[in-house]
Amino acid sequence: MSPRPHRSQQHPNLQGAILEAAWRQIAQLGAPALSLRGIARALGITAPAIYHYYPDRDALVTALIVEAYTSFGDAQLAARDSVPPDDLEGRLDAIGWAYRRWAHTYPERYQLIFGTPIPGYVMPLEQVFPAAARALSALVSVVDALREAGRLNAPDFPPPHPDFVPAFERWQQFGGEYHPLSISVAILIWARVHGVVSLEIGRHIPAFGPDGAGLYEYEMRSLSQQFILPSER
Amino acid sequence: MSPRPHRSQQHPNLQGAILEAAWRQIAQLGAPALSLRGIARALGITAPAIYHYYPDRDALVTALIVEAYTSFGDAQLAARDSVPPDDLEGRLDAIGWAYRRWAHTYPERYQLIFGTPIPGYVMPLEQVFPAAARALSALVSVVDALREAGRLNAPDFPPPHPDFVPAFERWQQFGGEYHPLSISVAILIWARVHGVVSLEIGRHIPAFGPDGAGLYEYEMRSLSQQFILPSER
DNA sequence: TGTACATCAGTGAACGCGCGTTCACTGATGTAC
DNA sequence: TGTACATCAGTGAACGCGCGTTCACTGATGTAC
Repeated sequence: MSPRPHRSQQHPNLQGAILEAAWRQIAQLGAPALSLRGIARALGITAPAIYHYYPDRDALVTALIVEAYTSFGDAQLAARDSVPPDDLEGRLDAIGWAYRRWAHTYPERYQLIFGTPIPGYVMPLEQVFPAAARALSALVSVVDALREAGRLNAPDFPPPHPDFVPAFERWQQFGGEYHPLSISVAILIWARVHGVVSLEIGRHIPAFGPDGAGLYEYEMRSLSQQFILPSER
Repeated sequence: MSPRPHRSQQHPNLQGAILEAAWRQIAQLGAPALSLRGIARALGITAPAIYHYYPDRDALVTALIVEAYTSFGDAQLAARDSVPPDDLEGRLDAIGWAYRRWAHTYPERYQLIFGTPIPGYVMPLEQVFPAAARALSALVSVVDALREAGRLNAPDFPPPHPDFVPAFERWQQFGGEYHPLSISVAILIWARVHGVVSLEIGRHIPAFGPDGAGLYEYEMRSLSQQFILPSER
């Protein structure tokens, strides 16, 4: 009989392996079924070993949520920066498609952020908020650039409810100092894009077009036509 | 000591009381935390009593889902029929607002239908599908009436993916014999409306306008402007 | 109207299970001499 | 280079808990005579 390992040879980076196993468990059983014992089982370790890396289950969930928002933000910012700054339509398009691609690539991350909350888990806003605000800042920055260029077509856009003005200001602290109208319009664009993707991920709607993305393409085109004025030159 | 009741005096309609308690539990703790023992605790009965009404937990969940879709469908159809059949814009508007009102009135029902699935629960499609198709038929019927009147503005709308054509035909069996384009456009309208409501219910976005519904109002106006051609007379 | 009886809704004990978390421990590893 | 030792990542047993589900039961109710 070979002795059981105490410093694992199997997992040179156990901390990372725990997160990976957690994502796998969320993908297979859904976020609410996430369990420390299940993760330990998948890794061939015992459950208490996880306590060397996270003080309790909620801390692990928080780490997962922050990782999801960070990954989401990376994808959004990379998409924006893959298009030259003067091609604002191209940037909006790239961000929109990156949203869908990210959600379909990491449905488990999407689910953890936007799905039903895990029962009993209370999200520590101060830990999550910066990563979340950063993720949305890509879209807001492009909408704001359009607004500054006089190319944002959003007449009669409703102002935020008075109760939420402080939230807007707090958002600007982490997401960037953008005009409230830009934030508002970005939220509407986000809702559009989210509507289709959310129903796709939840398998509530069928695919459209030969590649399955026809409906999304239609929505992206609608967005450009509705909100972007043509460049003057 | 008074004897314990065997035919309950507390709950003349225990079957209904079980469903009510289940909804309350979902509202408070989230759908994934739904439990027979929790329901029994709330009603002051023992858990095995529930087995006189539902063979197991999954059957109860299915009953809840069907009830949610039925309630959703009732609201949609009532909204449509509250406006005269010749006022198609008015009907679309009524249906759209009913969607949001229903979701905000019954967030627990909305969550059960559109949120993360309950771990381990497998939905029996043949039981749920008719109620779900009926609920969407209100919107589809109005879109189809617009199409028949030559007032549906949806050029270049993507066709459903070939794999989903059978699903479209199956849908028509329960939801009504409508033109595929009407179903497709209705799905897009649904996605728009769902996008805002889903983020509202999940508390991901703030309220807009004095009554909190400004963003939704903007979306409803955008829908009319994009998809409805003016009446000829 | 009064009594015997069948019904069956709900009880209470018990089952096996998986969960998060605690605790004292162990033994491979890396370091100091 | 060789040996003694401290470190600390991971173990294994145990805790209390809530879960779905089963089972034999009980006793209030409604019915038949």
